[in-house]
Amino acid sequence: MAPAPPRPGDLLTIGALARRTGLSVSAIRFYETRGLVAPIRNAGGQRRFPRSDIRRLSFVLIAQRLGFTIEEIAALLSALPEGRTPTLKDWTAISRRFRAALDVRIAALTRMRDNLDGCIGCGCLSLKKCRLYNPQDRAQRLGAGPRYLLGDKSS
Amino acid sequence: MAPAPPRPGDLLTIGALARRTGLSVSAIRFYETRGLVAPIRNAGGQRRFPRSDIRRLSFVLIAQRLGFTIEEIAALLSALPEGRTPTLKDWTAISRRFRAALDVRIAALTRMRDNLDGCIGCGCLSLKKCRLYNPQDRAQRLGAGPRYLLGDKSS
DNA sequence: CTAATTCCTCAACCTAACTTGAGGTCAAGC
DNA sequence: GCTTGACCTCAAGTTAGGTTGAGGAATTAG
Repeated sequence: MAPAPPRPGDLLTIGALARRTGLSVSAIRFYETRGLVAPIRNAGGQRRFPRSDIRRLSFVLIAQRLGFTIEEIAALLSALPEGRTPTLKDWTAISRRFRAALDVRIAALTRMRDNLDGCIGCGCLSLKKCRLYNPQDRAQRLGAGPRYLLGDKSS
Repeated sequence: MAPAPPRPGDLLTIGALARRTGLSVSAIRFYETRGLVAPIRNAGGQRRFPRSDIRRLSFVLIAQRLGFTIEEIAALLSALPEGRTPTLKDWTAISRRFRAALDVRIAALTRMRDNLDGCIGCGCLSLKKCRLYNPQDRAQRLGAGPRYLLGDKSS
C-alpha cells in the first residue's frame, strides 16, 4: 500500500473551526484569551487547532446555554488532560461533574418555586420575612442583581 | 375619638426605602430609570415612595435572583394597577404568572440535563448530532453566549 | 507572480445592571 | 441660622461576553 499521507488536515485553522462549531472567529479568539482553548501557532503566526477542540468548544456552548459562566466552564475543562487528546472516558468524567452542577441549579430553582407557591397564598412577599429571600440561597448567581446585595464590596 | 393623625410617614424617602429593602440608593434610582418604580417628588425635588414600593422592590429582587432580567420584571409588574396600592389579589395574580415562567425554566433545564445523561454514555458531545445542542431550546436565555449564534445580527 | 482570502493584533464599542464621584441642593437638629 | 447628613443630577467606570474596525501580514488559487 502507498504510505499514509501526512494528514495535513490534522490541524484546523480558526476559520475552519468556526465553521465546524458555528462560532464566530472573534468568539474563538476571545475564548483563547479566557483559556478555553490553547491553539499552537504555525510558522506564519497563525493559530492551528487540534480537531479535539471542536468537541471542546461544543461543550463550551452547551454549558453556556445552561447558564454557566466562562470561568466556571474553564474550571470544568481544566479536568481534561493537558497534552493528549481527551478520550471518551475523559469526557464522561467531566460530564458527570457537569451534571452534578446542573442538578444543584435545578434543585435551587425548584426550591424557590415551591417557596413561591407557599407565598402566593400568604401575601408575605416582603423581604426578610419570606423564605424566598433567603441569603442562604445566594450561592447561585442566576442573572445579575444588585452587586451591593450580592456582597460584592470588592474594594 | 381624636381624629387620626395625617400619617406623615405614609411616604418614604429613598434612603428609608433602601434600608427597608436592603437595596442601595443608587440601585433604586437606577430602577426608576427602568420604570420599576415611579416615585413622586416633593416641593424640594426629592423622591417620595409609597410604602407599597417596598413589596414591589422585594418582588424585583426575588425575580432577579431567579434569573429574570429587569425588562422581563417590568413586564410582569406592568400587570399591577397604576393608581391604587396593589391588593393581595393583585400580587397573587402576578405571582401566578411568575410561577408559570419559572416552571418553563425548570422544565428546560431538566430536559437539558436528561439529554446530557443520554450523552454521557454515547460520547456524542459534538454539535449538531446531539440533542443537547438543539436550536429549539434556544428561547431560554440563561446566561450570555455568543451573540452570533444567538442570532443577534441586529444591524 | 499576483490577487483574493484569510488571518493577525489592538483598540474601541456594545448591553445589562449597577456603582462611583463630582459638584451642588434640601431638610433637620440644636 | 447654620451645620450635618441625606438627596439631587449627570458623567464615567465596571464586569461579562463578545463584536467591529483599522491597518497589516500570511495563504492560497490561478
